[in-house]
Amino acid sequence: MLSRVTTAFRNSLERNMSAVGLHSGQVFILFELWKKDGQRQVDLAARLAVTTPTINKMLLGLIDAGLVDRMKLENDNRATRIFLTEAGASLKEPVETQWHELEENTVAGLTEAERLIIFELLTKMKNLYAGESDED
Amino acid sequence: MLSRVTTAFRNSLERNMSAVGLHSGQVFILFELWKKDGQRQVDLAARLAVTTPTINKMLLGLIDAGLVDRMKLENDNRATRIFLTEAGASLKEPVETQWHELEENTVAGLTEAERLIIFELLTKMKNLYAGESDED
DNA sequence: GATAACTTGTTAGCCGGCTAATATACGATA
DNA sequence: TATCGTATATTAGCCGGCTAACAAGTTATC
Repeated sequence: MLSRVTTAFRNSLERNMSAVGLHSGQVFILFELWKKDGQRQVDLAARLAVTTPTINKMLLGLIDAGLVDRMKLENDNRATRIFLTEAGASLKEPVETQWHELEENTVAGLTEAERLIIFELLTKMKNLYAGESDED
Repeated sequence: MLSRVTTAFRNSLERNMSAVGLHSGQVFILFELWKKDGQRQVDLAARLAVTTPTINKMLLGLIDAGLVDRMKLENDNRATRIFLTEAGASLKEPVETQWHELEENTVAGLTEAERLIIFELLTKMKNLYAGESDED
């Protein structure tokens, strides 16, 4: 059930974001970079709660699309910083527009109270499953 | 948020099911076959709400693991029926045991009322997103 | 009966998730 | 200084989702 909602949501997001030429996962990285440009990969991964190979793969897509650049950290040759290109920065507004559109659909379908409840319950469930083998 | 819960759940399921040598998605197909053996691929896909290429890929895994067999329908040469092998049938009990274990964790963490509420809200959300481009 | 439309399954290829293994680089410590 | 441990990124490869394109069988319709 849970996974069906997620799949439905991702499909919806995918359709919605294809209007600006993005894939569903890429927008979340861009959101992070719009908030704070030049973050390290490992920090982006932590923010999105994914593993480093996953963030790496997603970034390859963004680099390929010319929305983002990689640069070595000056004082640490292990890490790389991720920077928005002009193309990446200029996507901010259209993407946010699309995002609000999606959001409005959700807002229209659920009351404020329902959103609060579901958020709380989902948090509870997340900890339930995540807590089984790993402390969050 | 939603996707994090799903990911957490799938990871949990994956760990849990590796005890009987299965992957997270395979159990759902097996559940269907234990209920009713010999279903067509397209019906299994509909039951699990996935596309035909997806069910096809998942079945290849099950065939490879020797848990399931394919057979042509006698009266329709397009369709194939999926049958449990002995190995597949004999997995029923251990898998159900594992499943109940997982279920108990969820039961322990959420009250009956909470489960009802979240189910209802998730259904609502699913229809929200699914309904955007396609009637269910 | 021939052709068109629909159904079912398969192949190819992409995205987003993971683990395991590897290469480097940095840091701490003997 | 040499070494050992830790942090970061990458590669390879798997699972579960999708779309697009295709092959092949069935059904309907002319």
